[in-house]
Amino acid sequence: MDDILSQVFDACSLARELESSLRLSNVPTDPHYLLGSCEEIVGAFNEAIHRLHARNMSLFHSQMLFGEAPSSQQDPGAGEGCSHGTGYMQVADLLRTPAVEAWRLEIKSAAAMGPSSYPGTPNTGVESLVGGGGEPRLGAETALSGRRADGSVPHRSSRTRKDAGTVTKRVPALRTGNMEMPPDDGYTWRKYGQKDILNSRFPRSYYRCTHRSYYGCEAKKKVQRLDDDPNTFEVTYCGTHTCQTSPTPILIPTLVPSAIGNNLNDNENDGGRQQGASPQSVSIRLPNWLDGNPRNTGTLLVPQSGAGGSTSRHVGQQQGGRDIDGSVAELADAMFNSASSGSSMDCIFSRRQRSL
DNA sequence: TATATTTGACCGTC
DNA sequence: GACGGTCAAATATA
Repeated sequence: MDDILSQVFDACSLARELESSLRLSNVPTDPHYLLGSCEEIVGAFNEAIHRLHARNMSLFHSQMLFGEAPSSQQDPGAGEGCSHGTGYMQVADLLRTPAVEAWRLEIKSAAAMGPSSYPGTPNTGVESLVGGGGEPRLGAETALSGRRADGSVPHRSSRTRKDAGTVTKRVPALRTGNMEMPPDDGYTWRKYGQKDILNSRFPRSYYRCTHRSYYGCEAKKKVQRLDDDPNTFEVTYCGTHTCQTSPTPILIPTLVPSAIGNNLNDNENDGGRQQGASPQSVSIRLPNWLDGNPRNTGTLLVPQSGAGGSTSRHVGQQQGGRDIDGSVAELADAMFNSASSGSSMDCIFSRRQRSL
């Protein structure tokens, strides 16, 4: 973790240096110099993101490179949450400069042509989108019906058609810990099957949203390691999360109440809650890493021990494996992101469960 | 004790 | 009939 922080600090230093040079300069700034400096800064942050990505921070990637610039409403909280916040604020501002904006657009267009079509762009780890291109949707054709109690089998299309409602992403495996597990994506998944696939060295695992029972959340995913690259997982998402949980790292505990409120509203409004959706500023979330408590970010902790074979879990959204009611979810989000202990959630959830 | 995972079997589609 | 997707009983785990 120290090397990551060091990398982040380096990036902050670059940003400060650029600011200093811009402020001290009495002559018009050379756009090429500005662009080069911004690229250097972005590159430094991207390097940090890469390292974070190795620690299962894949969400940061796409948002940093391809996400929208942080809104002005979010920025204040970002700066306040971190002693190094000014550095991030500077970068956020820099990212809004016309030159960098043009560069970003160039990256976007290059990415649309292919993940490697922009040589200067680091690999985001989310290499490909196949199929729907965007929001995965669960069509009526998605098979979910199971066997009835009497043994009869309702209509079920067990062989999912390759429709436009699926999104396939490739994500690198964790370099440490359990290599068998793909990096967490922020949702809670429950494994319901595994199959050996023809012409594949590795079995394919099937997951569905843990909150299916409460919310009828139909989201599923398939995870398979690539034959030619065992360090990469191909994750196919099917269906839309309709559960109340949020994959989006919630804002920091030091946020002012209004900022938290805004964030909760965002979560209510983001509808699909899909991978890579609701982009948020990296500058908002990194401070939570810096405070030494990654849990505060609302980001993900991937179990490192293979024992028990747990699937990915979103911190704080599952207590003893039980789902939580939607009305409690927001409260839970707020509390977890207020650095409260999980034990308090135990009280809430167990009470809620007993009342059901 | 409750919940998650494993795994063999079943079923629909191709 | 092969294959992929799902179910559900058995088992593991916290």
